[in-house]
This record gives sequence, C-alpha cells and structure tokens, in this order.
Amino acid sequence: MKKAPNINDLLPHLGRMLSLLTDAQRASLAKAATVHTYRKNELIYSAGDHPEKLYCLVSGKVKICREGVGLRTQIVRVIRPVEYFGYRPAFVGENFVLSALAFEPTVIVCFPIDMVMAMIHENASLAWFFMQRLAEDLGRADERTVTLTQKHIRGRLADALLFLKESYGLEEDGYTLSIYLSREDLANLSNMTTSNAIRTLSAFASERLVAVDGRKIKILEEEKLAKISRMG
Amino acid sequence: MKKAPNINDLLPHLGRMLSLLTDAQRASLAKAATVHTYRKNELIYSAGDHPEKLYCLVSGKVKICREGVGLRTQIVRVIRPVEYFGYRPAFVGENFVLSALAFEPTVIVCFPIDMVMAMIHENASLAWFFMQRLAEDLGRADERTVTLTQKHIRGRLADALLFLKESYGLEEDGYTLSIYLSREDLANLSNMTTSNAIRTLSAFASERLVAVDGRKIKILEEEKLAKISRMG
DNA sequence: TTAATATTATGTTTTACGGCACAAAAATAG
DNA sequence: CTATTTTTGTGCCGTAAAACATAATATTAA
Repeated sequence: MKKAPNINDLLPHLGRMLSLLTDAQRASLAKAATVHTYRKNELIYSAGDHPEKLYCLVSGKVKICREGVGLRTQIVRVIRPVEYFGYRPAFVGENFVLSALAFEPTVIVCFPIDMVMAMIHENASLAWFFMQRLAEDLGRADERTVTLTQKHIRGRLADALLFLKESYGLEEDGYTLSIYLSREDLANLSNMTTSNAIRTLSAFASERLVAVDGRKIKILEEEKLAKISRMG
Repeated sequence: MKKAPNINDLLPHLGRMLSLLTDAQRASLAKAATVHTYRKNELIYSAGDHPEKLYCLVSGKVKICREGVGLRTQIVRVIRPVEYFGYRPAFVGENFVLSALAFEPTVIVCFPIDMVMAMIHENASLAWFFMQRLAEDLGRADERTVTLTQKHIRGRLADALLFLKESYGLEEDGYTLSIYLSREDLANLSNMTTSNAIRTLSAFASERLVAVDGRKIKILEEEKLAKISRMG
C-alpha cells in the first residue's frame, strides 16, 4: 500500500521541533516545506553545495560522509528518523563540507533554512533545540576522533557495530542489526580498508561474537564487543 | 606592573557576548562573576567534573585535552583570549569529558553556567552566539578527525604547526610562533609519539621549512608546510 | 654546587595495517 | 540465460609509525 508522500500527512511525524514554534511560524514553515524521496545510495547533498534547506529524515537511513585524502571516504555520522540535519554550515555561513547519501529508500522533508534561521533569532526555544543537537554532535565527534585514532582495528570495528546498534537498533529477533550495509561502508565507518573490515568481521564471526549472513549481521556477544572496543 | 585581577576591570574585555545581554542580565552576571588565575600546566577542570561554570579566557592560553586509550593524551582544541569554553557538557546535562589546562599563566573569568543557561532560554541572541561557537567547533572537529586519521606524520605535524599559527599568531618578527610548547604537547596535538614529533620537527628544520631553537619555532616556509599538510 | 628529574634527541626493533593481486560469489545488465 | 560488473573473501608483502632503548641536554630541587 504505497502512498505518495504528502506534506500534511508527514507534518505530525517531524518530532518535537515543530512544537517549539508559534502557530504562525509553524504555518509558514508548513507552507514552505517540500518532500523528497531518495533511492538507495542516492545523493541528498554534496560537499561544496550551498546550503538552502533544513533536512528532516522522516523514514529511511542516511549517512553523512566526508571525502578525505585521496578519495578515501569516511562516514562521519548517520541519521535516523526523525532527525534534523544539514543545518550546521548554514549557521556559520559556509557551504557543505560533508555529503549526505541515502543508505536505503528514504523520505525527507525540507524547510528553507533562511526561514528557520530567522525563527531561531526570535525564538529561544528553537535555538535551544538546535544548540542541543550541535552539542551532542560535538561530543560524539570528539569521542569518535579518539576511537579512530587510538584504537586498533578490532576495537574500531567493534565500536562501529555497537554504534550501528545504538543508531538503528535491532530487528525483532533481538540480534540482527536492522541496517544492512556493504563491507565498504562498514570500513568507511571504522576507518579501515575494505579488506580489513572483511577480515576482522570474519574473525569476529569465527570467535562467535557476531554471526554474519551476507549483509545481515547478528550481534551475539555485545559485552565482549564492548570490551574489545574499550581495550582498543 | 602587576595588578591583581579585578572583575570590574576585566568586564570590558570579555568580548561581545556580554553585549548581547539586557542590562539586567549583564548586571546579574557581573555580580556573580569570579576571577581565577592559573599557573603553567595548572588544571582548570577535569574530565568527570560536574560543570558549574562558563569559562572565559581573558589572558593566557588554554588546552582542552582528552585522555584516550591507555593514558594517551590528545589536545582536542586550544582556547585563545577572548574565548568562552566549558559550556558544552552543561548544555546536554553531562559531566566534563575533556579536561582544560593552562599552557602558561592564565586569567579566567567564570560565570555560573545555570544562570547563563537560564538567560539563553529567554534570549535568542545569546543562544545564537553559543550556537555559532558550537557549529564552528563541530566543523573543526570533523576536519580534525580526517586530518588525524588519514594524513601521515609529516602532514599531521605540518597541520599542527599551521594550526598553532592560526590560533595564537606570530611574534613581532613575523615568523616565530607565539606559543612555546613542549615536544610532548606538539605530539599530543598531532596524534603521534613524542619521539616522532621530535624526529619530524628536526626533519622540517633540516629542510629549512622551520627553524627551531628550543621551544621557539619559526615558520619559514608556510606554503610548503601547507602543501605537506594537503598531500597527507 | 651537586643531585635528581624532566625534556630533547637518535638509533634499533617490531608490528599493525595498507596496498596489491587474485579468486569466488553475488548482483546487475544485456 | 549468459555476460559483465560489483562485492566479498584470502593471502602476501612492504612500510609507516609505535615501542623500546639509551644518551645528551635542560631544568628544577636540595
């Protein structure tokens, strides 16, 4: 039963951000909102683009990536429903530094970022909302830097697996990660080569820490993975 | 001519943050403000502490550090006058994750963070001020992760040197970094061992990219350092 | 002053991990 | 269905950088 995405249907599902607005503000935003759907691996925005929109992920999964030295891609963070993203560069008058891509079929609602910023300037609650998001992201970014620079391969992969569990949760069986990603994505998330992601994941599988079936990954020994992550 | 730090003398030097406040707000903050001086390497706050203050660096230099795996320290960012710091954890109800230490003799003005947060909730301009700081820091943090994970030692050290120039500037001669730090600090900033920081700095010196005299570092070939940084 | 400690410097060894080559399997196209 | 491309899986090799060892200086303390 597929329905065409309709803004008015989606508005009730955009989290508590809208509830922080005055009725007038909410009405203007709703009027200016647009809905977009993306296919697997489709680009949402690209590093270098001028930011015009505030993005809200309604359904699907999104990765925020950075091209590093010599085309080496890093997955910097991931977005789950219902989260807002893509606002940081606009706040500081920069173009996008990171790119956003859909992991899987995805629906996004966009608002004009200038309109949102104008509202932030006259609505401290709204400002507070985005401050908290930024503060959370900054905390995670600092954490991530230490993980990626100081932990060894096993620690980094264990970290990535637990991070995916935290971010997107498990399927009904209580074990299987509900995101299926390629070994390459897994490598980009844990800052290693694809070969090493494959190798290390196999090692985890033979140690019965995880069970792997294609792109399906079951987390069998969360505690032991957490320990590996802590030890480096 | 040494004068005891006096709050009323310092208030005019706390940047434009105070100008965003109402007269009443500014008066309350001024009343509650405290001044603190720190000696070289003295701890300002420590990871795990409960955040109670907003810190404003009036004079001196401060490093924000993180203890990683097995006591390995990273310098995550540095603070220059007049910058505010130490507010992120309070915004998200966490304890400090990072520690702050004085690089050199330092004067700091503190405000009760609860009072500041209350003002943020009713003053969108103030909120906007901190949002911008967070957005800038987040951008730098993402950038830094790529640098530290993907660049080789020479690139990372070149990066650190240019970063120090950006952050604290040069002395009157137009070459000498105005911050003098130990090789260990330099290593912690560029995520390498002290030995490698020493070795690589010596290499830069023999290539006439920098001139080193103890802890005094002259940047001779900024362009070439920038190139080394870009190349990885 | 001498002693003790911290910092800087350099050489040697070890190793984690990237790079590469090449199958095997799976997905996609024609 | 077969052909082509993409993804996954393994093995081997080279090397960047950590680990370790040990001086040679500074710096601080006594």
